[in-house]
Amino acid sequence: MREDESNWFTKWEDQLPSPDELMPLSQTLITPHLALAFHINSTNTSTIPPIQAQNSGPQPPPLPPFQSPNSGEFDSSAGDEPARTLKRPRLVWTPQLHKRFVDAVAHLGIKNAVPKTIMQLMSVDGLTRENVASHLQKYRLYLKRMQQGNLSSHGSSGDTATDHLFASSPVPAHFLHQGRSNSEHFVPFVAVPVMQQQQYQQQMAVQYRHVGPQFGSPPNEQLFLARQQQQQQVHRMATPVHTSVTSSYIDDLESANARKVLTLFPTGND
DNA sequence: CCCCGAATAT
DNA sequence: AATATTCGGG
Repeated sequence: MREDESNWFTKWEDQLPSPDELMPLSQTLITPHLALAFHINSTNTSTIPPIQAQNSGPQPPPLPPFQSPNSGEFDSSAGDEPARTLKRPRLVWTPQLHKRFVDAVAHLGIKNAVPKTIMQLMSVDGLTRENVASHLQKYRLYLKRMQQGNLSSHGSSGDTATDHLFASSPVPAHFLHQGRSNSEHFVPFVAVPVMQQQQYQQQMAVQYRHVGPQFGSPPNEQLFLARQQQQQQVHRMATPVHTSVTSSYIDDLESANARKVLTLFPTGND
C-alpha cells in the first residue's frame, strides 16, 4: 500500500499552483514605497530578485517576511531594519492560498485543525497564526451554513462573494459531518511535504493588498506584494520511503497526540 | 504563558 | 465584505 501513499501525494502535488499561476499576480504593482519597505530592489520591478540568498559578508538578511510590531515572534535577531515599524498589509486570500489552507485542514482533520497547526502545515512564508485564525473562523461559518442551508441555490442569499472563494476549493466530505472524528477514513501516516518554520521560503506567492492610510485613496490601490523566492524546492522529500519521511516534521505536528490524520482531500476538481 | 475561538473593530 | 484585533477562557 505504499503505492497509495505516493499516489495521493502525486495527486496532491499536481494540484499545487504552478509558477505560471502565481507569477502573474506577483510581479506587478509594487510601489517604490512598498518595495523599499520590503527590501525589494525597486529598480527592478520586472524581475523580483530572489530576495538575496545568503553570504556576502556578515549580513543576516533573512529578509523579515513581514513584521508585526506586536507579534514579537522573531525580532531582536539583529539586522532588522525599519521593517519592524511597518504594519502588515492585509492578507488577501487567493484561491491558491485558500486551497493550501483547505488541504492543510483536510490533512489534519477537523479536530487538530487549529490555527497554529494549520499555519505550520501551510508553511507559507509570512503567514501568521492570526491570519489563519481569522480565515478559519470564517471558513467554519461557511461550513456551518453549508450543512444546513444546503440546496436552494437560487434563493436570495445563496452565493456571496465569500462563498465563491470558498467554493473555489472543494470542501472535503468529512468537513460537513458534524458528528465526530469517525474512525472511518484514517490514513496511516501522512507525510506532509513543505513544512518547516519560516525558514523555507516557499514558492507560493503571498498576495497582499495595501490599504490606503485612510482617505482619498480609491479602492483601486490593490498592490500585490509578492515574494517569489526560488530557492528551496518545495515538496519533494516524500518518496515512497517506508519510514523516515514521517519523522521530522510529523514529529513536530503530531507531538501532541495524534498519530493519524484524516484522509486527504478527495477532491479532484480544478 | 500560549493559544483558541467568538466578538468586535477597521 | 474581507481581514484584523481584541478579549474571555482553558
